[in-house]
Amino acid sequence: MTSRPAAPATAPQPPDGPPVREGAPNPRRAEILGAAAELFALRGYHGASIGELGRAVGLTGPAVYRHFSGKEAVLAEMLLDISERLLAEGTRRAAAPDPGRALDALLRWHLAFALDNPALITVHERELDNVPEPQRHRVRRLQRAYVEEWVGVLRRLRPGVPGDRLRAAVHACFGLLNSTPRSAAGQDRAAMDDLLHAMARSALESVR
Amino acid sequence: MTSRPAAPATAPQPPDGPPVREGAPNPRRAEILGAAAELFALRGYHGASIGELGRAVGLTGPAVYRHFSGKEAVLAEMLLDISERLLAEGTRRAAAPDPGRALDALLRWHLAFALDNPALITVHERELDNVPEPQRHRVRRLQRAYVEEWVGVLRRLRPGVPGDRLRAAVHACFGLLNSTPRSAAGQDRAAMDDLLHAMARSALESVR
DNA sequence: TAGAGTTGTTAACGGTCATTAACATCGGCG
DNA sequence: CGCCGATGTTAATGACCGTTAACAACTCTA
Repeated sequence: MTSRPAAPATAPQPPDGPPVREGAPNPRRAEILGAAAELFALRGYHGASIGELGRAVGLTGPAVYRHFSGKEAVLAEMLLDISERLLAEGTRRAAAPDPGRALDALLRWHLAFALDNPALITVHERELDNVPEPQRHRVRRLQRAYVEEWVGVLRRLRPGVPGDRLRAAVHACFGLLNSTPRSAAGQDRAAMDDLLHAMARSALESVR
Repeated sequence: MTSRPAAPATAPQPPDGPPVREGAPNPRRAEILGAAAELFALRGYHGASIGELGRAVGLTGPAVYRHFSGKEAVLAEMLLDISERLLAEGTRRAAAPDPGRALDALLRWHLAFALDNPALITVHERELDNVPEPQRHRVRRLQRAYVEEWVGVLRRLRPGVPGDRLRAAVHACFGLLNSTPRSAAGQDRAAMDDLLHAMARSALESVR
């Protein structure tokens, strides 16, 4: 196969500069990000090459540079996107007036995200250190803010428990929920959702 | 610094062949394995070079080849060692007559291991795919056997729950316990031990 | 004390990777 | 119709990495 027909010129995306978040999202970018998530989750950031990344979407390696300024930029945009999605919906759900319901809503949201996007959750959990510095701080801030939403709900539910302890409990809970990618084999989604939701709820209830 | 005095010739270890597991363990090997655990946990197997590995123990890169046949061999020995330790002690603890006590003993063991060796647990969890094939099967077998010890105890405790569900619960529990490396900051060991033990116990009790 | 074995060193090799350069194709638009 | 920008391609570049080669120093031992 030689060259493929070009797409109908939708929202030309300069590889440099801040990625335009609005307008018609270039489908190629999304395709590459999706493939990158799988590859990074499977082999780690350093274990996946740009060549494989391109091949996964039917391109050669250098073609990726038409859409991203480099390998780091792919990871950065991916983590930024995940963190923003988690925080945005997390903030919405944590705002429920009843803290018990808020916690359940958070649990359901995080679990659905993890079950539907195991690769993304894995990369989000492991590859922060490989994000280049201007954006790493932003991702860290978003991640911390997301954790803080959980801590806030938990604090309303268990006043008297120190914040450090609640934070540690939330991290442990994430570990439980995010174990999905390594254990989802065999079980169907609904059963897994039930099981993990119950386990996580129960684990958090034990925090005193 | 030029060259350093050689060690007093303890158990010369041929880089090839099956690593001799008995006799006086070469301290250099252990040193390298320890540094490798930290580096692999921090940056991933592909993200850590043999040069860094050597430098971490005060050597140059090629010197590592005096003790291991290659980078893969370092990882292989590391994972084999971890899996064997987990399984050996896990089997012992799972044999307690009362399943409730057995579960507690397993929890305490795994948690102590994770809290004392966060790097090892991380590598054990993530890097199996990079172990070369003759040994990967052995590690997988050991890991599976370890999980099966947990499942066996849980089965005695909750007859009627299907095996797949129990296995998924065990994996989720490991995810919770192994979250330690990412969340141990700030809390002291004893507090962390208490918290995670209670959470894991509670999570497993919710499995019906 | 000479030789052998162990454990270092530096230099060199081959491969892979991220990235860039140079060139081709195609669609939209003047 | 002819050009321009977007999106591909292949070829080339430079860095790094895993590994091996060649050589040196030290210890133990015959």
